[in-house]
Amino acid sequence: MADARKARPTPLQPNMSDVARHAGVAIGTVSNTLNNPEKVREPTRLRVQASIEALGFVRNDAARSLAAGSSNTVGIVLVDMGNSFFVDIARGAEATLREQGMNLLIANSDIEIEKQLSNLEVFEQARVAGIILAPLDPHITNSLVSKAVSRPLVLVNYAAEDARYAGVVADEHYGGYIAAQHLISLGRKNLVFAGGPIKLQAVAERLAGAGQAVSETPGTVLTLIETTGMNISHGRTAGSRIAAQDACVDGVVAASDLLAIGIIQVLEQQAGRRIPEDVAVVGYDNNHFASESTTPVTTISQPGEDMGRAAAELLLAEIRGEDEGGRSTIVLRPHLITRASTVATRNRV
Amino acid sequence: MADARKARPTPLQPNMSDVARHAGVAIGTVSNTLNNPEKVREPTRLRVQASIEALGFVRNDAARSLAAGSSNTVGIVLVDMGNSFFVDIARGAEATLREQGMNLLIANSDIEIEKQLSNLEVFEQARVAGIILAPLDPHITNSLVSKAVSRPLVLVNYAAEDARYAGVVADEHYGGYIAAQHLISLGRKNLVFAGGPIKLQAVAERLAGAGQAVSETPGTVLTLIETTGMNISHGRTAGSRIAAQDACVDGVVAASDLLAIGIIQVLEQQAGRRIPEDVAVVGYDNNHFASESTTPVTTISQPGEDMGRAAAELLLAEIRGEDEGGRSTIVLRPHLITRASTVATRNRV
DNA sequence: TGCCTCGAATGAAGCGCTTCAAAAGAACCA
DNA sequence: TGGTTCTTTTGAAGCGCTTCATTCGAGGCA
Repeated sequence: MADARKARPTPLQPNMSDVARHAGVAIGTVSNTLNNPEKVREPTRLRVQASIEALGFVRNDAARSLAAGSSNTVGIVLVDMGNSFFVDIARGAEATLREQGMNLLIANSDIEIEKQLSNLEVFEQARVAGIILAPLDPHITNSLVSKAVSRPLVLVNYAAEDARYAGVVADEHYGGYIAAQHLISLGRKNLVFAGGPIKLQAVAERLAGAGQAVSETPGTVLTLIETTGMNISHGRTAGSRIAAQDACVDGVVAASDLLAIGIIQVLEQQAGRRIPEDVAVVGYDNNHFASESTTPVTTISQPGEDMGRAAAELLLAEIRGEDEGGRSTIVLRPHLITRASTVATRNRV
Repeated sequence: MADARKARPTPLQPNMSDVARHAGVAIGTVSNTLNNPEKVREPTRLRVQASIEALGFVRNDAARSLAAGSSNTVGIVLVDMGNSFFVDIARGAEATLREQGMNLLIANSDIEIEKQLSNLEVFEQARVAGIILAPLDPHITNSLVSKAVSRPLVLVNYAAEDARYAGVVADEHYGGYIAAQHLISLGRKNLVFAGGPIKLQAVAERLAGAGQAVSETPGTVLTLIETTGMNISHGRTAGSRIAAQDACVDGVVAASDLLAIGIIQVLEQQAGRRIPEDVAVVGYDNNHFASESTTPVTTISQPGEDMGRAAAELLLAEIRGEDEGGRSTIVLRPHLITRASTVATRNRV
């Protein structure tokens, strides 16, 4: 079985022919043991597996994907790893891919367009099987074409303008709708929508959704307070403007949790309004600290993990060529998480 | 120049010989243009580069690292992508690596030991140039050996027990020290250290550091309140116990920001203490919401990005074989970020 | 016993790149 | 012009794997 071993100085990393020699089989049999075990008779397979164990063989993925002409890795390009929404997407995608025996590479763009493009190029060089992209701006598809991204690609968070790529997005309209609906169901009548700039498509849709809920319920009104951004400081500005309103506002839909927190701070501490008794506030995104702030914020939770899962499934279908004749866009619904900023609880601190 | 082109049906992805043919040079020249431009005369190089552009050639990384026997990618295995500390480490490492023309692959372990091991194996298969590992527990090095991780590896956040691997850690003792020192410099005398379980090495060291600061200053005392965890709810429990103390506590060092937030909530809202006038509170970690909570929390900021940078540098040295005879452990100091929970500000909301 | 069939095992070819010994060119001097 | 030296270019070999046409061998049947 063990014939004259060729002079191989230090087999630091044993390769397939080392395994084949050790097991007394041909190299093709080792390959089949790994990739098509049903084609190898049991005794042979066991012998090969024992040799793999004995030598501590780990298959060289570079060689594998070079020879096979395809990789078992997909890449995801995130807008910002500091944002838990995107981290959730990655988590969801990873779970689905792992079930299918594929690996996920995560790249972070840090909200910089150059990094995003460079990350795409890295994946392109790595010849990943496919790419999940959270585009930095909705017009990115043009840049993609120029970057010659020629492999299966699925967008998350923005739909493609043309139908060139499949995509997964959240139903922003519905999110705005259930936020307002929640306030209305609590008996609130004089609502404010705070968010902006309105030219952001997501904000506009949330506003439209809230508007629909109000228009469906006689006796309720919705006022828009447009902000220039979505941070706590913008929230404070919005809070002052809400406090200054003539009409007595009793419900606020904020387009982000940070906005909501800023608004709550000003209303409680400067305007002397009680939250939620006088004013109920709903945020958006389910940021980590929405639940951790002094007054935990009722929020619309983005379906991040589900979006990641759906994106991974679309991508797998595309990789396998099962995407029958069309790039679909999947729309997932967010859901409401009720906390103390809209509903007083016994055990509230 | 363009001789009879071999029948190549669809050059979907042009390769190096396509480029060579197009530019009228040998394939080795194309390779040199990419990897050793100084070895190619300028006119030739420009011609090759033009052809690369014209054909939209992207080098196949799998083939490259197979032929070269080394990859230009390093992998980082994070404990938890949901924790901004680890995200910062990745960010820092990425910055340093990118400067050196290397790429960073991020893998998330989601606090699960199996995922951590599986991620290590993926990197092993990918034959990455090196690995940065944030181990889930300090004893992981044993598992590493059994997983036959045989490539350059640097630990972050935990030092190796033996001197087998280089590492980067934060100076927890110093962090505890400056936290207590800050309170003392504000004239606080009756301090509490809240955190736990004490068997966690990091907590024990922070406590020791705080103890040292107190022992250096006559007239100050430090009481330990051990918690069973480090979340907001544990903080609330600790807060109640602080409120119940006989002596009038005027300063608290909390071992995490969440703990600090819970303590602040109870002291302010249930015990009627003013923050920071009656009690000043310092947290730890600079969690995102430490600055976003109603009372922004003074905190000890972990040097996450710096740790990532340092880890990447150690790893690069090891990859290049410059790690003269020893695995060093680098200790980086955290720093204090002063906010409203210890110092009253004019513009406090 | 001889022939046929079919599942199992074989191993050469080739994936796209880097390397490096060898060939070709350029530059210079006598 | 020929010889020498140095620079630039060439292209075959080989990295470790997958693939697949080919070969092997066991079993069934006449």
